[in-house]
Amino acid sequence: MAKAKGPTPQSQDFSAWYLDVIQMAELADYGPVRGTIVVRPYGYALWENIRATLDEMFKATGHQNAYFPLFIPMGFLQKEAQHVEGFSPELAVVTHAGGEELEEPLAVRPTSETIIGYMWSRWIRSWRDLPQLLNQWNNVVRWEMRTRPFLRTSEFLWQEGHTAHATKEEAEEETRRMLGVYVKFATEYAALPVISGLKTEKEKFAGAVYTTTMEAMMRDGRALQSGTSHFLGQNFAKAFDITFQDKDLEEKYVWTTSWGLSWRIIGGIIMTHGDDRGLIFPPKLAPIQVVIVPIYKSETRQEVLEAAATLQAELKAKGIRVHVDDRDQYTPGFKFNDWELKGVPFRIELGPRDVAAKTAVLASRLGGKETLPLGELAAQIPQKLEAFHQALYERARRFRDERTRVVDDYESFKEAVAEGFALAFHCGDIACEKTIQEETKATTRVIPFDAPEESGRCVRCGKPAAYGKRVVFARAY
RNA sequence: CGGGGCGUAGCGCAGCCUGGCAGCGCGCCUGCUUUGGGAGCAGGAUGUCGCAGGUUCAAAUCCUGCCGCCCCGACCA
Repeated sequence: MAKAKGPTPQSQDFSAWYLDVIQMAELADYGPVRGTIVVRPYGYALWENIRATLDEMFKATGHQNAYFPLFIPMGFLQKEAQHVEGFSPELAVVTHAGGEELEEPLAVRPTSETIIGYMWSRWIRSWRDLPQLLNQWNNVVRWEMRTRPFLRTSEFLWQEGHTAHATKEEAEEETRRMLGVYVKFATEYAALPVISGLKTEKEKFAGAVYTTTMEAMMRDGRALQSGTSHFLGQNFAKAFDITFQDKDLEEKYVWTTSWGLSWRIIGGIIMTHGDDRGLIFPPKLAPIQVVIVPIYKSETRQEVLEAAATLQAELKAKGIRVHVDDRDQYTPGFKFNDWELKGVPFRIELGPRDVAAKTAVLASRLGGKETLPLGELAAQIPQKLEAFHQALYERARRFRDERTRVVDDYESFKEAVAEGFALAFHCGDIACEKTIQEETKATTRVIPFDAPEESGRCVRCGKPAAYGKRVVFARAY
């Protein structure tokens, strides 16, 4: 047997493992410009499934898609004080076009609150124009110092939802509803266990009144912010003069929200589920759910391929995304490893012996092989995919729970964040939070919605705790 | 931006110290034999040695400058 040719083992170098699997599984490659990536067909197919799933959920909650321009006048970004402060360091700005220097430089959108706000100020006249429930799938540019495929790239794909409402209550409800959509997507589709809640003042979106988030734990114990939903209050309404005449004849500012989920979630899927053999994709999003590997000699090639084609048709009829790997130049053993690297949940091995016995071998990416009658596969695989999803989710949840510690002293806190999440009290002071970050590299990730009410003292400075509950600290991506 | 590393075939690298035919492994192409956990043999193709300048009879190798990428830190979805 030849020596292993897989990715760098996770235990040896998690970061190298991550970069290896992305390249080897052909999800993405580096672009010629620093911090850019090319998403290859297999990776893009995953993104398309993510996008299709979320898009349907957005439409089901009453949103419509639209498209706003890539270029934003610099002046727009400067209208909201916190917003400009938050984003100006990472803006890409176009200063020349058409062979001339532009009179007003154009920002390449880092997000679209401002340009949508500008348009809303023109579109919204009366309470009858509300709510505005918009979403757009697009690319944005944020010039980051340090980049990493999917997790932090100069340009990334995402969706940004933007809504405007007549009342504060309605906007806050929308903020929570859309975070709920993300949580549902994470758990029911991506098999990612997440903790949802509020961001602290230090961590919130630049320009938001508050930010809600869902946080997941990667297999190296670090946290990944996987989707955020912001209540923007009237900050952008005031900056862009978005007003309406209400039923009571008063002229009022609208209340807005925004919410986004990016291809960063792909990084989350990779780092939550993957193992030393490569990726493991959650079945509902996997570009290929079942791969059939035919096994044949030249004299049995035709009959095996025919049996594979028949099986493929039966699975397709059940709505299963199935692929037959009929590449002649690779041996079955090579293909087994290749599809495991690519994270396909189930593999069906079909050889002459199986064809003769009218059976096939079903192998799960989570381990285990079983021999099943050919005629039963199509009927059984849907439930097996469902069970696979559940097992994947449970495995991730167990991992997270094992690496989450309740801590009340700073030494235990440091140990906890070195390997996972720490549930601790904090005084709520931004300076104290920054000190913790400097000393431990950990930041507050989320003030969980569902944490029990508790009072205590700040894990670092001992002052009375804010928030009325423990908060999650972790090193973050 | 600070610290470190690296640019030689598609990928990974050797060659550089001590200047003298540009190499190795993998991959790729052709053929035959193989095929139930990363096949074997034989034959073959592939280079702006990151870029520019300099020294020299001669530069991947020595000198100068530049560029790019990766890794580690501070900001971020």
